[in-house]
Amino acid sequence: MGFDDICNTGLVLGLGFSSTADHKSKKITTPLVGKGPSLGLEPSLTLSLISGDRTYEQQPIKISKDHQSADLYRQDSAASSYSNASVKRERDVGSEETTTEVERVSSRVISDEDDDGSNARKKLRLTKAQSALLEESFKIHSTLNPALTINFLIMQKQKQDLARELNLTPRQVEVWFQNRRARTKLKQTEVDCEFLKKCCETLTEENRRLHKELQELKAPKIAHPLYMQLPAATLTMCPSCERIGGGVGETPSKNAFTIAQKPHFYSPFNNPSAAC
DNA sequence: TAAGTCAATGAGATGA
DNA sequence: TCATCTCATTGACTTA
Repeated sequence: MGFDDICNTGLVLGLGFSSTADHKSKKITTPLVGKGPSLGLEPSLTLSLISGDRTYEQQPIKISKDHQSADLYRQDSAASSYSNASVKRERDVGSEETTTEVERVSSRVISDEDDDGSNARKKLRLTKAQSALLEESFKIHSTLNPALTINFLIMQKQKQDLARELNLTPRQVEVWFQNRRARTKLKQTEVDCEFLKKCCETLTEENRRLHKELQELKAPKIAHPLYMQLPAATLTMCPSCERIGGGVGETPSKNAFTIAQKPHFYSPFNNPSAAC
């Protein structure tokens, strides 16, 4: 299955635009050395392809360093070509098989800009329009690699379409999704952390309160002087009604608890939940 | 200028 | 084997 087959599935993404890309109808004028297997298509660089086969309006890509007109392309060719290395390791179906127009343009610009010898990595900054479109797509699908084959084709098309629409490489779209997922996860982790902190504080406070309560129960001289005369083992308290049993002449019931043994609801009869 | 942001990279894991 | 993932990290760029 070639790129044409993938793109002509008849499936339309709900991204606010639909692609009718028909690569068969594209005029190929400039061969690209070293890219793309033989699929009957000759990988090439041509500017007419970008604007000529779309149902949505799009500014034509200008391969010049001063084109700043279209918002989506404000970063223009230079920005899209920042990922010089990423283009090298591009593994996307479309790009591998036919090389997208974007990559062709990027490759062209890369060679143009590499003429000065600077091979330093530059920072790509996505425009607001690009980010908005990516966010919109992310809301629909946060991943580009679903398990199902049919979705796989859809996502491939989504990536290709997004890349073309944004004048980015498919690899850049892929990286954006990866980083976006990472940020989402980080944000969720921070939220979870805050929640756990609050839980910890609540439990600490509860523990402090229970300790205080226990100390009061353990010091019955003032509150319950009568109970001090009884052996500790016979002092029991119901966890539900907090009544103390096991007094003189009273055998501990099966619902009674020995406060001298455990601070919290210990039942010598293994029945702590029984009601009084 | 330090700190923060974020695109990009590389290693290793995973599933088809 | 390949495409994509997560994760950790880098480094260009922005901001306070």
